[in-house]
Amino acid sequence: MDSGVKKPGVTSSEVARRAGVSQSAVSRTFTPGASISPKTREKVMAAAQELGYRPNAIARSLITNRSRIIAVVMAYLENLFYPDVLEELGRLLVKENYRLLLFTGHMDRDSDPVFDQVMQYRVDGIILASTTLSSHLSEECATAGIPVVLFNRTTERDVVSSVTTRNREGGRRIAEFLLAGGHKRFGYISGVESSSTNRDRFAGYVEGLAEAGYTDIAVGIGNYDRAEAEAAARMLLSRPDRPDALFVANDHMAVAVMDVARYEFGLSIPQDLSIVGYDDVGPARWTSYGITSMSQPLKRMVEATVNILMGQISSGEIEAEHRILGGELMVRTSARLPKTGVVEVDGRRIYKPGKP
Amino acid sequence: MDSGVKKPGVTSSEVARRAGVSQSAVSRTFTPGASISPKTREKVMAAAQELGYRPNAIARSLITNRSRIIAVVMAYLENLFYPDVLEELGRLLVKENYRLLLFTGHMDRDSDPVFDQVMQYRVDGIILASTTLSSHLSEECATAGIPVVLFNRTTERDVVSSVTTRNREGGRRIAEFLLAGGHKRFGYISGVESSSTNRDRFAGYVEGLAEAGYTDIAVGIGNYDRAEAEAAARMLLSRPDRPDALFVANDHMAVAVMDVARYEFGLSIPQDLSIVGYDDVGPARWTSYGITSMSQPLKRMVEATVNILMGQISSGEIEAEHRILGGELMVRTSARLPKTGVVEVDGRRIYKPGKP
DNA sequence: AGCCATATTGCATACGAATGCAAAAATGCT
DNA sequence: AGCATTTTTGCATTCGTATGCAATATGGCT
Repeated sequence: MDSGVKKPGVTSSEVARRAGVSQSAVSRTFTPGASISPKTREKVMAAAQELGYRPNAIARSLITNRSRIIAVVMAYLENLFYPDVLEELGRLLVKENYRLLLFTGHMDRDSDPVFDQVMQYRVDGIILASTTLSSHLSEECATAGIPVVLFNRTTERDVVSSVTTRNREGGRRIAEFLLAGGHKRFGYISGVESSSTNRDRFAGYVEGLAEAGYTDIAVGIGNYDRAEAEAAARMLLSRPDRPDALFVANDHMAVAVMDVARYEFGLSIPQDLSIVGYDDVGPARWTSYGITSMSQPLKRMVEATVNILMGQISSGEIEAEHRILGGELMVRTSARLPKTGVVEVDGRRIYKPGKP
Repeated sequence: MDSGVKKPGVTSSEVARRAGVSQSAVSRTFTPGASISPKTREKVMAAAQELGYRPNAIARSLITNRSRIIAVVMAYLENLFYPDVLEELGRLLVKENYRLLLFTGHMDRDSDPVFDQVMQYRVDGIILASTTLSSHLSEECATAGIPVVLFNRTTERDVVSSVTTRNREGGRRIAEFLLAGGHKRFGYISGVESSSTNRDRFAGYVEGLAEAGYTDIAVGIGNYDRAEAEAAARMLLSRPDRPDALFVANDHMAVAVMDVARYEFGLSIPQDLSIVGYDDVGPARWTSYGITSMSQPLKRMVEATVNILMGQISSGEIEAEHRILGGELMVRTSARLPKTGVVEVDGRRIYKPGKP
């Protein structure tokens, strides 16, 4: 039982005095693996308990040169994929005894404010989970010797670590799926055009369709934004040669597109129009939408991210590392089914071409 | 233009040496309002630029006894309301030159780990945005002299500040709305039963219905969780005297309930069943759902929260303060309309009884 | 008991920036 | 110019903890 008042200003010296030992002894008591006898440790613990002492992480950071803080930069949380990531990150980082300093908001131009903060707090690592961030920031940090991991994103010059999924393969898989479903007129609603994720998904899609002889793809720009995706959908669906298959660059937009198709254009899904998304995020699974979507293995992605970071922090070696994971095409009700290739695994329907 | 490499270990003394001044001068240059001549400031700035110096926030915190960090505790981010809050919090805190340390995950029992972290990092304030947190934590912090604000939640003993909305009135308003819509059999799907938010919303609902003579309310327990809400919905909708009006304690659950009603029970909404939610969160506005929902003024709530915190931090006075804001019943398509009372304001439909 | 190896302990210092105080410089005024 | 006043500067100390080093205590072994 801890008694007494918990004044915030209890210091190790006070505890030391109370326990009749030196300040060093107190420090060692709270430093795992330090040389301290069980007897003194106990005395110290007792005194600490009585006074409500907790080591001051700030002071500790100052001398160890380790803040045990990881900065997480996430431009927007509207897309549920990112809150999910955040939650999982929190879980794993806590397990590693790290804290999570969150930066949100669109830091469009040069992301200097964030960079400043990051530098000022001497964070031990940075996770950039945002498709829209300037690649400037990441390189600056890398230069400054701070481990950085790009989450769900890469840069051309691979000087900084990243965790991604096989977006290109994903786009291609979607193309195959839609082709197998007998679709004829293909459309695409993009994310932010310059983002690596968007480029790769689109490239795979184009590739896959091209191999089947389809080279004319109707493209709308969604910028990962609901409203823009809706506008793009309106544009695409108003065309005389309206697509009968639409790949939307992520589920966040796909949901919005689906509402437009159904309620503004009166289309039946998937009879009149098939929609495929990406991420396999919460709302995609909701019955009203049931979006067929390429999944991204969120937990494994987060795990890899934390893993890379911890490795770089403990080794001091900042060598760019790239983890590329795979996903599955989760088959639901938003797209016509191909005759073969849809299999059931653990109660989930997945598209695995070649396995009838 | 900043040149050169940005080594993380640039200290004020190094800058001082380079600029040919004392370390104090450097410190003063970066301390707003400190006594420093324009000339030296310039010299210092130049040197700082060259070396890529940024003041070490950790060291600064140690001596100023201010970390400029606010801890935000949020149990779960699955409900989009909270990511939205988080984003807005990030925005405002940055504006006040504060950082946001995020704690997520269910810290069910005694929330000691969080408390420990919070204390160790000497955060300047804490925002508890989570209906399910033990009230223990908040009081411990208050005792320790750290400003705490409960967000969207209160405790019985009002020793700690809070920002909430008039949940009771909200519940009552919903009752009135449903009554005016001619409903006869009322149901409720609760949040976490012990949460103040849930209790108040339910109390208002019960009150409103009771005044019209309806005292028999079918109640299911949702615990703010999708799966549990679905189960509760199944239970309620299977009853022989199936409700024709359902108030679900928040939109996050209401969306799930709606899918169950429509796709598992084949009910038409709102013809067979009216559903009203709470929060007016993103998905509630999506066309597929169009949930009629009591809004919570998120921005103003966050503003009030930050405001209280800043006040307490700068004054040093930790006096519990309670801000209670109001919301509106946003009328959409998930519930039958009453004959009168629905008005249009700024393109939004709102229920304002008495204004036909 | 006596000796050596090992485990604990305390001392003193360092981390990087802020600040009270007194010295030095700049300014104003006659 | 000479003096008083104000501004600027540097010195030295402080914040709370970690840690190398030397001193001391403990334990094992013969």
